This record gives sequence, structure tokens and C-alpha cells, in this order.
Amino acid sequence: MANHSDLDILGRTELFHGMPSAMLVEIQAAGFRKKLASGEILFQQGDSASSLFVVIAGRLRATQTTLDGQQIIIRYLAPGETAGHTTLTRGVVHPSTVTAVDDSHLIGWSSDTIRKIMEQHSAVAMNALAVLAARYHEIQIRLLELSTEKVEQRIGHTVLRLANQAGRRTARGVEIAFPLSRQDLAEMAGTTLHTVSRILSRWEDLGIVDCGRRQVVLCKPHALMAISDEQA
Amino acid sequence: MANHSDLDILGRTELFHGMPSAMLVEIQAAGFRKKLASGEILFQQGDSASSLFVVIAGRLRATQTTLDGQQIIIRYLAPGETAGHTTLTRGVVHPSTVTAVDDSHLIGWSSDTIRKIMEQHSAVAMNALAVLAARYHEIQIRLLELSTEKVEQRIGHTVLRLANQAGRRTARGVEIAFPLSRQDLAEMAGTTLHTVSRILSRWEDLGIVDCGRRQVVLCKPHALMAISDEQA
DNA sequence: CGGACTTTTGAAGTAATTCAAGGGGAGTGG
DNA sequence: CCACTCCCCTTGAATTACTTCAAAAGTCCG
Repeated sequence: MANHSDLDILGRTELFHGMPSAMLVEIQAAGFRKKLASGEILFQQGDSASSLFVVIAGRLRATQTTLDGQQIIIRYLAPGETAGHTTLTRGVVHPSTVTAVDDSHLIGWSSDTIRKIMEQHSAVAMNALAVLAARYHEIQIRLLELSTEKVEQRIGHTVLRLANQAGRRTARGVEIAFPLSRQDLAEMAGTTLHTVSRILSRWEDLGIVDCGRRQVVLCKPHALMAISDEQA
Repeated sequence: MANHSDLDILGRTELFHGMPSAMLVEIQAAGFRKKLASGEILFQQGDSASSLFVVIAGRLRATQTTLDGQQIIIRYLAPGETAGHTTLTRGVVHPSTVTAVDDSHLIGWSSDTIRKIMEQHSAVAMNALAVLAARYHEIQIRLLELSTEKVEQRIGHTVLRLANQAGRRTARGVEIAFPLSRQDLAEMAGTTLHTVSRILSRWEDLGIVDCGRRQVVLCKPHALMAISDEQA
């Protein structure tokens, strides 16, 4: 039965949505399952890119590290999303490390397999193009933010994005549905944990957010949007 | 004869390399030519993405602008490269503006046409995936640089990248083969023209570069690499 | 209850921006 | 051909937003 529900989910992923179920069966049969406990690594920056994965359940984080050990968070991956698209290009290595931040369940395909699937089913290839284009667009926006905005606005946009992607409505407001430290936010917004802490404290005084240890709840999204879109 | 040489070039673009020439003829016939004088705009941020282009000759620049008019340069496009890949996703708008910085010659395909080509020829779709993956990787590196490096290193990496992409060997060193103002460099490195000017002056004193009005010649690449990779 | 993380907050320091003013090249038009 | 104008570039000085340094206070877990 696990198989059956996997199929349902597979049909709703960004990569395979819209595919007839016969094909999904075939696709699933060609892949392999992978389970990761929170904290385990799916693949590492510099590993040769040999498999492409789709997240079935859980949550993962893609990071990039400099030679001297500084890290940035590229993005968080939710169920339905794709990890390791570098695999689609021959002979390259993963540019980022992907780590589970929650117990996670994925399905993977070897480079050859996924390429064969795409060659036979152009709809999958077209989906992949759309996925990559969306990611590209996303990161382009972050580049723009990082280049033109002040820290407070950047942190604001980061929180708003996370609330959108991984928000859970609660009595207090929209809660970001996974543990998120000040350091994590800093690595996404391109700043330090100190600055994040200070700014979050200020917002807390204004009643805009409500945060705890590795937790952020967004109480007044509109107020935060106002701050984030404010022109210098 | 122009047709013939276009074909040659088309077969060496990132999108169509490796395709048999019969197919190239077909692909070219399905597209349309577009000429732009220096300064003319190919498409603008926010325009609906209706065509995809390949640069045959010339040079273009992709930029993104904020609501309050601040601009960043996403990248420069050389012959063989692809513009407007957003067109591959249905119902979206161009995230950036593309402008010719030199008289340029392109071939374009409507959204429907290029999708049809990709559906029929999976090799083109796979090329497109490789192109997008490469762009993504590229921009990811810039995000890392922007987040972790100091201005001098960022400018250094920017100049090194440009020298690589568009360098022309001359007696003085490697000359960046298109007009590049301090403002342009600033918009690529995420800083101000003042800072770029100061740092370029310093490098000039050290004999690392030699620059003029809208011109940069890299004389000592290794020295610049040393500066750029220096750890804080 | 000890110990390891995570967070907070002040104070000092600094890299880079902003402000301000002037200089120089390239092209235009008289 | 010279003068004028428009850009582009340079360089000091003042300002500031943010980081770095430092220390202490919470908070969770075994």
C-alpha cells in the first residue's frame, strides 16, 4: 500500500504531474527509495552527480559552502520538489549539499534512467525545464534582493518567502513549519545571526512576529510586507 | 550565403550543438531573424515571454530592475548563448530585460514552435536542460560570493569571469571585449561605482589592470586571483 | 542538574556608502 | 578646428549600517 500512496504523491510532484498513471507505475519501478533521518546527508557538494531525487515526504535543505567554511542556505525542499537536477547534465558534480532537516523519504533515479525517461516522455523533460526555470527565477530574485536591499528588508523577504512555502496557520499567526534558527535565517539573508536576532527582537516588540528557540511565527504579514518593500 | 553561415553557427550554439544538419535546416526555417542595433531592447522585464532567442552575433546584456529603479546586471550574452528561456514555461513573463550592447543578430522561435521542436527532438530538450542547469550553477556561485565575500573580492571575481567569457588577448593583457563602465561592474558585483573606481585605481597602481573609459584590461590574472581568493 | 546549544544585547570597530566637488575624454556643432 | 557639452571617472571627507567582539542569559535534553 505504501507503493500505492507513493504513486499518488509522485503524480503530484513538480516533475511528474500530469503524467498518466500507467507511466507513473513504470517511472516508479525504474527508481529506488531512499529514507533519511533528520540530519543525514543526501549528497554533498563536489560529489559526482549520479542520481536525481524527488521528495515524497519530509524536508531537506540545500547549502553551499566556501573554501573557508562559510555556509549559505540555497533553499529548503518540500515534498513534491526535486533534488539533484545537476544529474541531468553529464559529467558534473553537485554544486550544493542536500541535508534532511526532518525524517525524509525520497525516490531516486540514476542519471541514465532519468535521461531515458525524459527522452521517451517529452512531457517529463518539459516539466523539468519548467522546474529549472522556476528555480532560476527564484534565485535571480534573491540576487536582486541581496544586491539592492538593506539587511532588514532582506530578512523580511526571507521570512515572508518561508511563510509562504512552509507556513502553517495557527492561532498565533503563520508558523514556519520546521525548526529555523537565527543562524539559518542569517545564512539565507546574507547576514549574521546577531543582526537577525536584533531585528527579530525589534519586530517582536512591534507584534509583527513571535519567535522562540528555532521557531518563527509571523503574526502581521502585512506589516512585514510594508517593512520589506519600503523604499530606501 | 548568410543562410549558410547562420546554419554553421546554429550548429555550434549551446542549444543546438550536436544536431544533424538536416534538422538544423528545419529548425532554422521554423525561426525568424532579428537584428538589433546597439542599445536596442530585445524584450523587457514583465513582457509576456513569447519567444526564445539564440545569439548569432553581437553581445547583449540581461538586467533586472527594482521598483525604485535600482538595476543589476544578471549576465552578458555572447554568440551561441540563449536568451528568453522563460518562454519554455507557459504563461509567464520575462524576469529580466535583455538589451543589445553591440549591434546584434539573433534567431528567434515562438513559444509554440520551440516547444514543438523540443517535443520532437529530445536532444534539444536535453541541451536546454543543460543550459539552464549551467545558468543556475553560475548564479548560485554569485549568490555565494555576494553573501560571503568582501567588495574587493567580488569585483575581482567579476572581472575574472568577464575576462574568461569575453577576453581578448592583447599586448597589454586580456582585454574585456566590450565597453564596460565602472557602473556596469558595480551592478554586477553588488556595490557602487565609487567603490569600483577606487579599487580599480588601486589595482592599476599595482599593475594588475589597466583601464580606461569603459574599458578594462587584465594584466596580471594571477595577482587578481590571489586577491579574489584570499581568505578573510 | 549539568552541559551544550541557541539567543540576546551592549560596545567597539570598520568596510563601504553617501555626499560633494572637480577633472578629463569623446563626440558635436558652430 | 576649436569650443561646448555630456558622460564617465576620480578622489577626499563625512556618515552609517552592519559586523565583530564579548559576555551573559535562556532553553532543551539526557
